[in-house]
Amino acid sequence: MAGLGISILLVDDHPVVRQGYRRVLESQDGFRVIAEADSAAAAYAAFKADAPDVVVLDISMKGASGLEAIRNIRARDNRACILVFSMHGEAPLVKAAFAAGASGFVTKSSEPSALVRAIRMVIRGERALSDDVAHVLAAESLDPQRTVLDRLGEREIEILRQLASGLTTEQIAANLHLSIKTVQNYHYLVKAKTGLQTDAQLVRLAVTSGLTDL
Amino acid sequence: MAGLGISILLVDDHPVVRQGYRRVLESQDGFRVIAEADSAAAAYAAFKADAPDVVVLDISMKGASGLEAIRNIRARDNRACILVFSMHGEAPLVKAAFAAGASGFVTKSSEPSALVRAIRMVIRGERALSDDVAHVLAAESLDPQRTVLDRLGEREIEILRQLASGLTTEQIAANLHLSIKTVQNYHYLVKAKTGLQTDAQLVRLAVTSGLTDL
DNA sequence: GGCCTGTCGGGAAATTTTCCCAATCTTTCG
DNA sequence: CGAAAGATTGGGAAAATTTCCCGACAGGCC
Repeated sequence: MAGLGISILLVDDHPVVRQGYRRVLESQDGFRVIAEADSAAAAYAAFKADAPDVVVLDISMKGASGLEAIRNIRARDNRACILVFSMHGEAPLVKAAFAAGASGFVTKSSEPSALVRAIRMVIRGERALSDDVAHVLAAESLDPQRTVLDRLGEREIEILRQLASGLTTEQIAANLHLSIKTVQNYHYLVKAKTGLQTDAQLVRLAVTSGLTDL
Repeated sequence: MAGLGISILLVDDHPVVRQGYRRVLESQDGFRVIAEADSAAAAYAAFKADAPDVVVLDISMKGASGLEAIRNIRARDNRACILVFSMHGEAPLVKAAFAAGASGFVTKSSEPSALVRAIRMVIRGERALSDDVAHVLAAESLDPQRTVLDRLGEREIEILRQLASGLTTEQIAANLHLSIKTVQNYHYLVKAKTGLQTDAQLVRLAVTSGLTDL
């Protein structure tokens, strides 16, 4: 696995997409895709079997989460290089990925060259971020507080969670023994603090943050 | 455009993915990718400029929907061959695509060879479906009780999709060239027809139906 | 022709959202 | 300890949205 070039394990549940990356990556000098996997479980198995230099992994796969795969791989080898390659680059998702042990995060809307550059970076032990992800995180860290969700209090989080899971204002008020007015105020506060405009955006935030699932 | 081989327009808002398809397709004898586009608007422009034999298009793109692109292209040339290549293959999405004028529908979880085969089929004027999509539609047509989404018209589906992806009423109105009032009416109608009460529930419906992803 | 369905928007009452505010109650910290 | 900070709970009132009804217009179908 060492010596000649960089060996890569590709994880994505879409064969055509995988096929595409393989060709893109192998056109790079010194890159070798030595294995592919289409699920979190297969990714772990392939990692054990092939010991690749770097794992390029789509975080949103059907079934078990990509985060799970990252955790499993890191549990086995905490020096593993795992580069997340994802459709979405929301701050909570990115943070969750790094918390799970990722070495880099590149969105699929990035140029192919960004992916290649990121692979070289994580191999060198550096942390890699695509530009759009960096901007999202930067904008967030410029705020006096840190993550969007960290600026929310316990109650606000709970109201967000219940809203996102589809409950009405009345149901939430009843659940928490609050007045409708208070729930409305929290609802508004959460939007104000997160800077989000629509309830749909709140749902997406809650889901991508792992607050609730679909 | 005619004569030697099949000319292809590639539409997808993820550059790396696009790069991948291009290589996959061009490895096929007689296939030539003559243009790429990363949005519905760009797709229409490219179609006008390059008159490709077939358009391979990802239906879930940021901004204006892929359905919009299909309609625009078909409005200009109703013999255009448009092959939808999508992450999800749920029945409502597939139906919407064909209603808009698609010639074929292949999911990204299909083998690359399925995409190639589908392109050859639509070129011959046949309708192409990947196996998984065919199974979904078959299962559904055998099921006496239809999906909730089947009660929704095309416009309603589109408004639901954009709502669920986090756009505001104003943005949707602008995207579709409708008045805010009309979008509000559709929003209400969708809730009434589905029997759902909150926007969060709509988002969950849209996501679990494959209308949009997170 | 008549009928039905999908698309598009106006109107008006009902409701919600938006922000402002104040009263508690903790927690923190000098 | 006492002051400051912040979380929690809700009122108030104007602004905005939702809700439901309506009519108009375009197609398709019998």
